[in-house]
Amino acid sequence: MPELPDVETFKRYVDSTSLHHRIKKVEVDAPRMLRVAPRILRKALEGSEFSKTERLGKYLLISVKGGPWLVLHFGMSGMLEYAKDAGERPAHTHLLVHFANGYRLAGIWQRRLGRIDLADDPVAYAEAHDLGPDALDRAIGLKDFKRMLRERRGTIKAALMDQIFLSGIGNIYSDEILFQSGTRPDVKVSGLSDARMRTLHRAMRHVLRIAIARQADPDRLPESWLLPHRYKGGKCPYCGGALQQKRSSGRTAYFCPHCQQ
DNA sequence: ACATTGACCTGAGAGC
DNA sequence: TGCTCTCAGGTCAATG
Repeated sequence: MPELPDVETFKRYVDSTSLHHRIKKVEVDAPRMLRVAPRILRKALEGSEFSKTERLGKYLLISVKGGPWLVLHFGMSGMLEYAKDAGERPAHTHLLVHFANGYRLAGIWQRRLGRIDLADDPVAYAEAHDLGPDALDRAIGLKDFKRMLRERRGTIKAALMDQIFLSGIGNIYSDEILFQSGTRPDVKVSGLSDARMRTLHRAMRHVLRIAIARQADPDRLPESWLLPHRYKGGKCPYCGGALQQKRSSGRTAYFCPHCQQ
């Protein structure tokens, strides 16, 4: 679930709550998600403070002053909660950072699919993990977008969701981008016209920007979007026809067979 | 170079 | 009530 707009919202949340407080203690319990020894993680954080954040696709990186970056990936169910440190922890908490100001930041993963790691540098981390440019990277203009698409085969939906191609877009938002650009999910990239690539590029930036502005809250997304209607039996907000679902590459794509050609 | 499948994990909902 | 099955989502590895 946490795709680019959700993670951007987490980033702003951390920025407004968790920076510049001395880290008193770190508790971590995340056997599978943890890519670094618990001891190393604690040692890197305790006594220091978070100083700034960066987002790379679906990854959130938090800089530890005078140390490495804490890397968080939220998988399908991860979230953060900053609250008064009252000694208890929310269910499914696998990372707990106690600050000297009496608050704590909890990393909550209901399903234990995610990642907790350390990195020396965001750029190096992205390279090491085959992360493509962020989908909202200003440097990815229309020209680059077209060039990148021309190098690919396969379907457009697979391309959008491929984190090596572009990072940040998953199943949910790829459906929205395809809907708003009137493109079928299973269209082959090789058959896309210049005009269609332009529309896709626009829709991609538009969808991600608006979703961020609405804090990636599904209840606050425009009714004219696909997402509020993206369920079994949902109707296209544009033509009123039944939305279709189709399974491809293990994911369910929702689209309007009438409005998306 | 692409698609497909299953594993990972958990809770919700369906169907019996 | 309670069991079993399926599904959702992101990533990764194995296979076609």
